[in-house]
Amino acid sequence: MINIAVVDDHEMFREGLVLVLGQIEDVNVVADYCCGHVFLENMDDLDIDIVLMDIKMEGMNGIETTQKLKAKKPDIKVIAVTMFVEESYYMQMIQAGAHGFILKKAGKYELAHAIQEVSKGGNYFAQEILQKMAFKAIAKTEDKEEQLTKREVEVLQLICEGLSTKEISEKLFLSHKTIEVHRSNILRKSDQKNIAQLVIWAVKNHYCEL
Amino acid sequence: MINIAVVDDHEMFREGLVLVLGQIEDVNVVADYCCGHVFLENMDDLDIDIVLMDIKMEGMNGIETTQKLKAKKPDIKVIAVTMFVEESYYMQMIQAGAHGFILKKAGKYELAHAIQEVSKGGNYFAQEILQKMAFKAIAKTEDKEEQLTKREVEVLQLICEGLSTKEISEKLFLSHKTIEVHRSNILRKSDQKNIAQLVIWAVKNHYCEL
DNA sequence: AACTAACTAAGGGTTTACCCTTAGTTTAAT
DNA sequence: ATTAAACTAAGGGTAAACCCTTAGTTAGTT
Repeated sequence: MINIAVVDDHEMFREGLVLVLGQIEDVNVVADYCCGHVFLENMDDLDIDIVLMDIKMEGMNGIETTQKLKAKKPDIKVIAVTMFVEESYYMQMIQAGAHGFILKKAGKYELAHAIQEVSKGGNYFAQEILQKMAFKAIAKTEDKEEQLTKREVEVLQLICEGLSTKEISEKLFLSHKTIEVHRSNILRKSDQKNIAQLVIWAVKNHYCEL
Repeated sequence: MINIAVVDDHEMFREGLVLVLGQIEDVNVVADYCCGHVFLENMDDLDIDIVLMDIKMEGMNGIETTQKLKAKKPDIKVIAVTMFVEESYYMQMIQAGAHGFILKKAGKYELAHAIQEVSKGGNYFAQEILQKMAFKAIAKTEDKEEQLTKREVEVLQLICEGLSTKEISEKLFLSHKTIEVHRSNILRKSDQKNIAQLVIWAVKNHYCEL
């Protein structure tokens, strides 16, 4: 019997998922939680093998929750459950220690398969995720992907808020010439050619929220 | 007995929702569909009272599906089921003829209540939706909300793709001075002060996709 | 202690964005 | 047919963005 806990802030989905899991052989739903905090505070005394963890949650998200869970109980395995294949999110989730990745559009049988694989000590990644990972791996060997520095990220976020170079320089108590340098470096590193493209790129790469 | 059909392209959610609905009194799930096309083609011979319709779906979305359903069978009621309160989407859904609006984060009891209300000939709108509606109503009476023209939308989308004024003028065979006028009018109407803010605004208002 | 990356800043240049006014043409609706 | 809205375009101006080079300072690494 595989003991499973579910962490997802969408009650309707969570209730449904618990019922779906109930139909899968050798699977026992131990508990379900509406957020990371409640889960971490109440999971101690339970015998959990696998956690089905939503990534996007209000308050503590799935990445942070997984990191904290792994620090406390490294033997509990995590399968990330997500709506879309969100760029960069899934890499953070894997680094946090997730053993699997399944999309909400997957069916009961794929879910059962993922649970079985992870339970046996293996991994399960949805086809869509594997494709993205392969694509990123190729991109990395090709462009070696220059990373933004702390300051550059700070400036980028202010750009996305609609601040001009002058306004940013005043806010950060720096010369407008310095901000220009950062802007220019951000554009080069992101491989975008103007602010419009940069803003789209920043949203896609989670440097700013909508 | 209230006969219900479910249309949602996320199999895991749909399967779960069907099981949740099975636990609600006086509710009978007639069928569930993975997309708008399959639903519209196969619903004719079924006795359906209410459709629980996802808004964001690949291929035909919930708005289009609802419009086509209403044209064929105006008596079938639609409750929109959605992940987030997406600006502008819900207005289109209501115009398409939805009688209710419920979020996926709602629980079983709220769902049951929504179904009961709509079944009785009423409406059900999630609190979050009502708030947004109230807010929009206030905004409308205050600023009378200038709408973008066809040309302006076209230019806005090209701006979001990262094209400069010159590039847009060449693409549309217009003077760069004309594009400048459009740009300026778009900024004024959207009440944004530069391209960075405008791009974010355009994404939020569904003038461009990420 | 030497090295590297990051951060800072400047000069000087070109291009683009942004704002104002005025004004002719086209198109759709009353 | 008249009117209003949309589309087009220009002149003329300021501000901001963008691109290049050079260079000093700071902070973390080996």
